[in-house]
Amino acid sequence: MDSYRIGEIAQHAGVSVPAVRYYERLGLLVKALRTGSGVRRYPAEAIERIQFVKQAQANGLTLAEIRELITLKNRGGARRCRQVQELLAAKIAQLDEQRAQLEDFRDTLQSLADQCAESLSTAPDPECPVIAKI
Amino acid sequence: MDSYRIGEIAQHAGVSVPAVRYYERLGLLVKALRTGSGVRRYPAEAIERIQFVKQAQANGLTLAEIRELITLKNRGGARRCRQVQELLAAKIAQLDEQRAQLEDFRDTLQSLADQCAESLSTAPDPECPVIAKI
DNA sequence: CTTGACTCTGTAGCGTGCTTCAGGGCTGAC
DNA sequence: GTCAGCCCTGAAGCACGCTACAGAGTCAAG
Repeated sequence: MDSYRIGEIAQHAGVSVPAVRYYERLGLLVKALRTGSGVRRYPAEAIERIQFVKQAQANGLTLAEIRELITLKNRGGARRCRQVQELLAAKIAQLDEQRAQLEDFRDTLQSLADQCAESLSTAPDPECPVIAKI
Repeated sequence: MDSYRIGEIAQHAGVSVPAVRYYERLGLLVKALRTGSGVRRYPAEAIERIQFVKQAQANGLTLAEIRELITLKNRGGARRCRQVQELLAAKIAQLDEQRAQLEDFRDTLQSLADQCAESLSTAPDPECPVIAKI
């Protein structure tokens, strides 16, 4: 069968074993099937799921927010597709906002670096103009 | 004199009073001068400093990293300007990397949203194609 | 000279996202 | 059949970035 033990899942997804259990507990992963003796058995998709979680997390979403995206699945009934679409649109808008901020901050740092470059081009070991500012 | 009490600083910078004390303790703010009775007196620049901290923080830097940027100031001696420049270059590269990731993730969500749109255009209340995937 | 808004220090607590530990069970190679 | 290496649960602990609280002092207006 193509099911995996928690250690295998963890290794393939690049996270720790307790982290996988933690994700399952939070509802980020479908509950694993269990063998007779209680050992978890995950399907291969659990690996992709964890990777999605990590990607979302790396982009500033909390596990609660990620769960929001995921748990629409369990709500069933009508209008789920529209709900999903709306949730996604909101997150996308938020990411766009975040990107704009990131670019602003990058520019802030760049202009500080430029001042260093300017200063270094006129003297070998100048007093740093940035230091006076930050 | 143009010095401010902690409450004024906090209000103008949009943070709490304990947060200001916390930042000072971590070395993110120059230690405030004290009145005879021990009351902190901050210069106006403390407000900008806190705003810089908040901006950096909003872009994923930890307070420890922000402190790194700031404490170059205290190292004194030769080559500070070059050090500052190097540190800034590293942070900028990191922000660029982060932005690329952000865009990837945005695209991931967008393509999910597109699948919803596609699906909604063919049926009024379809089974959501995204739900099957996430 | 009292009242109320502000300040001080120190310590404890909280939410997030895990890690670590204690105490134990399953399994497969030798 | 035993031993290493995996797995289990539950509870505690940890780093970060604060917030909240206790107990006390300061200070300007009325």
